Order: sequence, then structure tokens, then C-alpha cells
Amino acid sequence: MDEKYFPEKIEVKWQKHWNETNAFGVERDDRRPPFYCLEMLPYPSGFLHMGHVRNYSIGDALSWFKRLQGFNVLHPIGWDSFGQPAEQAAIKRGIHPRDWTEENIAHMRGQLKRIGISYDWRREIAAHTPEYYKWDQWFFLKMYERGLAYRRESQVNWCPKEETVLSNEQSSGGVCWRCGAIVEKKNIEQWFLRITNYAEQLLEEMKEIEGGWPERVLTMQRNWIGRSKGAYVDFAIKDAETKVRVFTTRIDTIYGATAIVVAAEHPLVASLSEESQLKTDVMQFVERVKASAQKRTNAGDEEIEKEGINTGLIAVNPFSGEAMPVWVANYVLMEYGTGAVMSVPAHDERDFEFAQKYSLPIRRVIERISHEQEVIEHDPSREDQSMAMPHAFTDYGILVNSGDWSGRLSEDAIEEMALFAKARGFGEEAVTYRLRDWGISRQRFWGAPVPIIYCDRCGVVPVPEEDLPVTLPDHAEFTGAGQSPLAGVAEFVNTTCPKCKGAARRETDTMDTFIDSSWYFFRYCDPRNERAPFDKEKIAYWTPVSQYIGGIDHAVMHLLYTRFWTKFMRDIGLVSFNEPVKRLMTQGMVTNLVEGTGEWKRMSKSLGNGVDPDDMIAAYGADAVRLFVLFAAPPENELRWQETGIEGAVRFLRRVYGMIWRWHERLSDALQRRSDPGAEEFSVEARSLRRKTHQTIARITADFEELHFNTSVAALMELSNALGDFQAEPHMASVGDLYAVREALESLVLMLTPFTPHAAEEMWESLGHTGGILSGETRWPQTDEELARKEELEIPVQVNGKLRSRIRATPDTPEDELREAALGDDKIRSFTNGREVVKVIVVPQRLVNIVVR
RNA sequence: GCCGGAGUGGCGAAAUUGGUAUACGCACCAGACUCAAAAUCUGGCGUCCGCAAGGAUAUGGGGGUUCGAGUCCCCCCUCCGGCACCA
Repeated sequence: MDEKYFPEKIEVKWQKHWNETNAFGVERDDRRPPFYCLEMLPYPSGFLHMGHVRNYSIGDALSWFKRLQGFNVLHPIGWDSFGQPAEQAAIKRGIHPRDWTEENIAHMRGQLKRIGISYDWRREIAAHTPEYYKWDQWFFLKMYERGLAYRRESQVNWCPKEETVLSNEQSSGGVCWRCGAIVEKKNIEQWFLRITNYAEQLLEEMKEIEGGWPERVLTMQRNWIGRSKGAYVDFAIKDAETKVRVFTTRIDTIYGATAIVVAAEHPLVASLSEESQLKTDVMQFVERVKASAQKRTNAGDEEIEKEGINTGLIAVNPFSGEAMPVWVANYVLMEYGTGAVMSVPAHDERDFEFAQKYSLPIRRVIERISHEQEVIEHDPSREDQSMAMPHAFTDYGILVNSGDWSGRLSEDAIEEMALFAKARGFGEEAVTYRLRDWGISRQRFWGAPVPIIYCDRCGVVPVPEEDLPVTLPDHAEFTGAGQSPLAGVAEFVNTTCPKCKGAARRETDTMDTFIDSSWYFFRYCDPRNERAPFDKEKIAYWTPVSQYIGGIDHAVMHLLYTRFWTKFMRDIGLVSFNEPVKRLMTQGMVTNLVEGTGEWKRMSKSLGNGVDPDDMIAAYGADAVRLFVLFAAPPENELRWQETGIEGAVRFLRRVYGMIWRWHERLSDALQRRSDPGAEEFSVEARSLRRKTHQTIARITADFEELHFNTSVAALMELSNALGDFQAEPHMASVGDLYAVREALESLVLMLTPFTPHAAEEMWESLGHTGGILSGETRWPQTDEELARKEELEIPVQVNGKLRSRIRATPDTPEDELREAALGDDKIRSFTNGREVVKVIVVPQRLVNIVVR
């Protein structure tokens, strides 16, 4: 041990030690409890940023803690190495995506090792390797077999900048999740996964993770799935064989329907236009709406002005028999429900706005319950009055003007009217979802090829399992044009049909990279398996993931897909649980001041407020950086980067290191073989130090379970402050003193391990232990409740709830003694003098409150 | 608009879940060491009154429950995040 703390020296030394001893390598071991600590796998952009450092520091702290508690801790890392940036590099610089990706991985791997994150590196995986993406393709085939993967032409979200399709999740808010370009609509043939089959389960089984996942993530997923319970109702079209089906959550308002409104893309419009029954102005309107919908964005735009046109068709309300016009309008979405709605202006804001603009009748059919009597008896001109309403009345209430249904409550009518419709054959109860099927085709090179072959004779033919993987060619031309570069590689495209052996073509689209990340953490459990994605027994031991840590940006995309994937894996018998992740923590972002603005913003190159982890490690050491990152804020909060904060972390480490230096010789030789001192050998100060030690252990152990790292560090600082205040000089210390100091230092060092593993290893060695912290029987320190108990307490005494004095007591001073001591206290007497004591509240070990009048 | 989260010193934040509000750290101020600076160490640090002892006051605002509220209940305000013509 050096006298001074030299992080660069210590860190290299222990990283080498861990590497040589395979310190973090684990295997399935049925005698030990597993703990699976997982951080979201990084995209190999080339450089680690502070967000990564924070993510992995959190995971590493938890991993070390669980490891020291005796768990068999799986802590792996890998690379989400397919995707767009590699292909951009290929287009711009003519470098093959694979070369670019692998160079980046090599560099980032080195960075991770320099931070000293305790990964089992033997389990490292990368999505772009055929050994990995073979299983992406395998899963695709399994879904195809079960009808969960299908191909259809549809309007998709198209990123004009990247020239590729985006899934619904990836174009949330009308902009590309990656580059921020405004998303366009385009019709294209592509592959989908039937995630909507799992909509109900994705919602229902959330119950199992409530409490373990942040509320806001669950809420976002709930909103995204967007379950809505209501009913379908069929409106017949007059003088035609056809009818139009609407979806409504408010069937109770159906007597107030004064029009049917359909989307521009609605089949009714198309079919009638073919028969030339539609007027040309309607046709023109429909084309105009369709065209503007393609350009439409809702990224911060104002609400689009509602527009519509009367088709001249007449629909018939199946409940009332009333006839009403059919309109086409831009505010009805083809993608949701049936693409047709019944317009009830009196009870829906949008319909109200539309009706006002086009002077459609507004008829009130629900009244507020409290005014029920008045309304029915004193308001004969109700219809006229409701014409003047400034807003729609959207609450539940009581039905009026609704034929036989008048007088019913909305809640009851909603159920009964749907049943009635079903009995009469013109409708039924229905549940709709906002969730759409997952479009996974990408017109890109750098992804897993969709394992499908098109044969002129046999049609769509899946690649046989034994022919997997369908590998990417070594050469392709990267032009950036709007189709997959694979289409230009003849030896890839041209193949033989697995069925008829005739000439055939391969699918040239690749799969969304979110497929890679939907199941990667299962692969970590068995990363080199060549016969299956993983061994079932192995994942049964390790999964579900005990704790997952990552950014909030994946709250909907990745975390929804992986839940879906797990449910599918369950259905084909690969796992026996519903949810892949028991506990999720979403870390806050790392921000830095943007120069000249006074604003804290996420670190980024373009804002010039980025901080390079390598620079920080070079300046302060990895341990100090990690300590600061975990101490400065609770993990889910924003972390404001402050270099003075790191300096504080270094100061603390130097202080602790200095204390070890001061004591280590005396402690390691004098106490090594001595049995525990008797109680009488401990001075008051030594007993007090031991108390602090054991209180700290208890506190930190509890904090770790809740991932409260910041308060853990604070507690360690307190313990080190207590050690600093401990007066004895090493050479004069009594046996009791030495024992107490040793206990405090060893506990301090062990509990520092999750935060500053390199420094902890070094100090642990200085205290006379060989082979490293993980060797032998080293364990997280245990609290001795007896020693942690306070010997003497200061009990606050309040008069009428205000603190007025304190009295000394022991933890087992009986209640009445506390009461007498409080009442007898001089200061208290000055407040109670001449007043009547009404009541004395004594909370043992806590406080006394005297109520006077 | 709907849903979720949060408002505590100059700043990041604590508060054993109803019991001493502001732990720990950063910044700042004073002192020691130094020719000086840095580093280090010691002390101070919510606000107001006071030389002090001490007192008053304070957890976004208002009300309530309670012996006692940052914490529980009601109303309001502000900020952050998500979704948004979803019928």
C-alpha cells in the first residue's frame, strides 16, 4: 500500500486481478440463490457517455452487494449491434457496417473495463453475429408457424431521412424516434407481428409487476395499449344492401346521434365510389383528406380544423329507426375502432364542434342526475336550449328522449343496450385497443434478414429451421436509397425454393432491431448454445430478471416488446412465467450546464455540454467518478454534473485511505490472532464507535434493497467522520480500541466495495486479507442489534407541541419516569408554571409532549 | 384536455413512514498552517429579532384531522414527463 491514494495504480492492479481470477464468472448452482442484475444493453455508438456510466454504476453497486450477501449474481453485458448508425457510416465513409460496429465494440469494451464494472465477460453477446441472429430468425419462424407473423400491405410510418419504415412505437408523436424527422405515411408490403393478440395479457398481467416497476412506466404502457370498452352498432344504409358498423363507448347516447361520420379511407366510401354513386365533390374531398393525412404530423402542431362533407347516403339508427346523413370527415381515424362513428354532438366535444360548423342538429339525451326532476318537468323546449349549449355534456347521467330507455342511468344503459343490440342482431359488446400490430420489416442491410423465400410456384415459403441462419453477405452497395441494399446482392436474393427446389427469391428486408433486444437477456444465461436459443433449465434457474436498470426512453418500445416476447416464449413452452422482469428501475438523465444559457440539459455533442468519461477517469479515477454518480442524487432523479462534486468524492476516498494507512500495520499484526476482547475492555468511546458501525450497517443494508445509494454513501461518510473523531493514536490504542477501529474500518471498506471496488480491494488487502474480497468467506457485514442500540438517549420534551427542552434517559426508562423527569425539568417548569397540565403524551424512546391550558 | 410524478436552505438532497425538519455533500464565510497561493485542518452557515441566553418563524398556497403534520384528508397553484381528434 502506498501512503497516498493513487487511483490509476490501484485500478489497473485490481482490474488485472479480477480478470485473471475470473472473479465475476458465474455458473448455475442450485445450492445458491440466483440474482440476475441486468442493465439495458448498449448500442455500440463508439463511445461511452455519462448516461452509460450511471446506468452501469447502479447495476454494479447492486451486483456487488448481492454477491457479498451470498447470492449467485449474474451480471452480463452485450451489444445491441444491429441498426441504423452503422449503415449510415457505411453510406458516408464506405466502411462495412460490420467493421465499423466491431471497432466500436472493441473501444467501448475497453472503456467498460477501465471503469471496472463487474461483468461476466465470458457471456458477452452481440446481436450482429450469426450465432445470435440465427435465433432471431428462429423465433420469427416460430411466430410464423403460429400465425403470429404475417405479411400485408399497409400504410406505414416512413422516415424520409433514413428511408425506412418505423413501427408505431418508433414514430410516437409523429417523429422518428432516432433522428427526429417528421414521419410520413406510405403504403408498403411488410411483415407484422401480432402483438395485438396479446393486448389483453399485456394489460392484465401488469398486476404481477405492480410495485416492482415505476408507476409512470406502467401508466405509459397502459395508455399505449389503450383499452376501451364499448359496443359495435350496425347502421343500415338506406336503399343499399350494405350497412356501416360504428364503435362507441357511449351507446347510451345513441338517441342523440344525428349523423354517421366515416374516415376518408373507409371502405364504404371506396365501394360506393366504384358504383359512381358519389358526387365528384365528395370524391375530391376524400382525395384531399387522404393526401393531407400523409403529410400530417402532430408534433406540436395545433389541432387540425375539422372538415367534412355530406355523402348523400342515409343511415338508419337501429334503436330509433331514425334516418340520418352519412358524412366523411378528417377527424375520424381509419386506424381506430371501425373507422366510422355515430356523431352525438350533445355529448361529445368533437362531434359538437363538427355539428356547429356544419349546422347539424344537436339533441340532448343525457341529463345530470341532480337536476333530473326539474329538467323533465319544467323544460319542454329542451331541444332548443341544448342548441345553445357552449359545450357537449360528456358526463354520465340519466337518459331522456330515448324512447323506452328514457329514465335509465348511463351506467346501466351502456350494458343493457349492447345486450339488446346483440339480441336483435345489429351489434354487440366490444373492446378495442389503440395498440397496433408490430411492423418489423426494415428496408435496411444491417439487421437480421427475414427468413422467408418467395417462390413463383409455392408462394411464401419459410426458410427451414435447419437452413438457419440466413446470413448477411460480405459485400453490398450502400447507397442510402429507399430499398434494402440486400436487394442489389444477386447471390443473396437468388436462391432455391425449399419446397419445389425451383428458382426463388429471398425476402430482402431485415428485422427491426428491437427484436434482438426483446430476448437478449435470456441468451446471456446460455450464450454459446448452438442447438437452441438457450437451455430451458438454465433460464429456469436465472430468470426472470431480478432487477433491470435502464433509461425511461424505452418505457414503451423495448419494455413492451420484451413483455410480448416473453409471453410468446411462455406459450411455446420455453418459460413458465408471464413477466420477464420483476423489478425495473429507470435512471434519471445526466445533465450539464449549457454554457451561456444557465440551463441544465442532457449531455450531448451538439450542445457542447458533454463530458467524456475517459477524461474524468484519467483525472479522478474510476472509483471517484462512480462514487459521485451514485452519491449526487437518487438514481431515478436527474443528475447534475458538477466537477466540484467529484472532487468531494475524491476527498472522501483520500480520507478513508489515509485512515487505513494510519492504522493498517497496527491492525493487521496485533489483532490477527487475538480472540474477541471482553466487554470490560471497551472504553465509552470504543463502545460509541461500535454503535455507529452497527447502526450504519443496518441502515445501508436496508438502503441497498431500495436502491437508495445516495443515502448509503451519506451513511458511509458519517461512519468515516466518526472514525476520524475517534481520538486514540494507533500506537497507544488499547485492545478494545483496536478492536472497535478494526471493526469499523473493515465494515467501512466492505460497504464501500459496491461504490469503489478498486479502492476497497486495495484497502481490504492492507487490513491483512489476501486473495481479494471475493475469495474465502468474506461477507457483507452483519448488524449486531445489541451493539447498535443506544445506551443513552436525549428525549425531546415539547409543551403544546413545541420543543422546549431535552431530558436524558436510557432506552428502557419506563414511561412514568420519563413523565416525571419531563415535568420536573427546570426549563419545562418555566413553561408550565401557573398553567394546568391537561395531558402528557409519552412515546417511549421518542418524546414527551405536555399539553397545558 | 386526459393520465402519471414532483414541489423542503444558495445548490444536490435527508427525515427510521404521524414524533427533535434541513442528515450527508457541494458552494460560501471566518480562522490555522504558508512569504504567498493551492492543498489540508478547525469552526460557522434556513429566515427574522437579539451582544448573548433565548425567542419567533419556516417544508408551493389555503383549509382540516391530531397532543403533535414535510408526512394523512379536502381545495388551489406551479413545474416535469407521457398520450392526445382513440369515438
